[in-house]
Amino acid sequence: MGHHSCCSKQKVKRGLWSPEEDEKLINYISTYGHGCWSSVPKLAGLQRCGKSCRLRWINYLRPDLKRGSFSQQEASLIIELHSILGNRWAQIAKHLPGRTDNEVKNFWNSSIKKRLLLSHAHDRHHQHMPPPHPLSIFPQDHLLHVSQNPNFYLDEARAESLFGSLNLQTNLIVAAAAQHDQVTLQSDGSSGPMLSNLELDQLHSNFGPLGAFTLNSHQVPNLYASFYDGPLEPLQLPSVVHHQVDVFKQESHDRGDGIHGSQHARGTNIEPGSVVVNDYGDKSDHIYPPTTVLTMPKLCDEMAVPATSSAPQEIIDPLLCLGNGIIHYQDPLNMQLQNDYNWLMSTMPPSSSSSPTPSQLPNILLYPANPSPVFTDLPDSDQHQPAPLVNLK
DNA sequence: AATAATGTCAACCGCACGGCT
DNA sequence: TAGCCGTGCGGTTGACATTAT
Repeated sequence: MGHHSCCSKQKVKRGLWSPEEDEKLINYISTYGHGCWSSVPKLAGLQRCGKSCRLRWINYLRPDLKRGSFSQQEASLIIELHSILGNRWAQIAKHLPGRTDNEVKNFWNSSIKKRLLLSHAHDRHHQHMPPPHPLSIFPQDHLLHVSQNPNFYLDEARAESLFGSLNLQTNLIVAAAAQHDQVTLQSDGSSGPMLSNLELDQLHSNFGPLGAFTLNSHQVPNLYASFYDGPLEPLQLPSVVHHQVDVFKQESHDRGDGIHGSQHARGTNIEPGSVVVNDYGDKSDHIYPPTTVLTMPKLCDEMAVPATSSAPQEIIDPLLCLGNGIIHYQDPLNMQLQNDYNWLMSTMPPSSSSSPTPSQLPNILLYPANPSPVFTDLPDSDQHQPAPLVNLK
């Protein structure tokens, strides 16, 4: 097995670094910087190759490394980013200050991947039980948001056609649609369990191990959002909105009845330039202004702002878009949600001149997730045992 | 208590890429 | 243009730690 060219001509030490070697490397780089890595070992008095020095510095000795175990937010973000970027660990690590690609990669391989595999295996072998979610050890994660905002009623037949064998209970309202792996569940506010374990399992079977239970496995965080355009100026909705609107339109058309609540308005009024008003909290009389409820666009989606007479179509990086948008928190008590977002924002690159300006973007109203994730907060009863949390370590 | 199995993570390896000559 | 070199990246290894039997 040949060595790298930078160290092939010299006798180099291999294996773990000693404290003395670390000290030499730290002293040298602190004083002179690393410069050309291939010359570092000689100048620093180390019997190592430059590549080894570089690795040791970047992955271990660098002063800005965070150390310690990964936080909930970091784990969530890694999963999210991995769904977008795949095994591009260096890219993922750029969104995690103080973490290295190697660290992220190891964390994924030793921890997250196993949970995902376990989830799949559990699903295959325990048809009568809801599978453990790979993130179920993180009880604060907002994996399944159930809003008290009733927006979209589906009768059982319709649900059947949409969601396969899912047998919806009467107090379950499916609010959003089958856009890829998304399904948004909403409660009408009545008490009692909304989904039996069997139903959860059926949802899981239909939408995969992550899709159903995270609403959208690609979202960070998973939130209900409305686009609200205060001033009466054209609101340029991203393409993902139109997809969702199309689903609503189709729903209304297929039902042929009609309209439940504001669905008609939702299906017909949402066009570029229309005013979209959020209706959260107004569930006493079920009268809603024109509204839409949709999930945040996938981070992996390119948000295409439609062309106008004065500007060509523009593709926006959703990450940058989130960073530039004006975000209002509907639930100040939901600090976890807020912290997640604030943290996410802090990892965003600064706005570039090519990024959309805030005035081009919709305000985003974030709805609280309520109640807590199903896996941790299903009410106790004989028929609806909370899904067991799995100690995966 | 001894051993095996499993998990973690630092370090290595080979490859790709870009800059330079 | 080809070859060399330095750098960065992702996959893999292996030493050590921990847990299970």
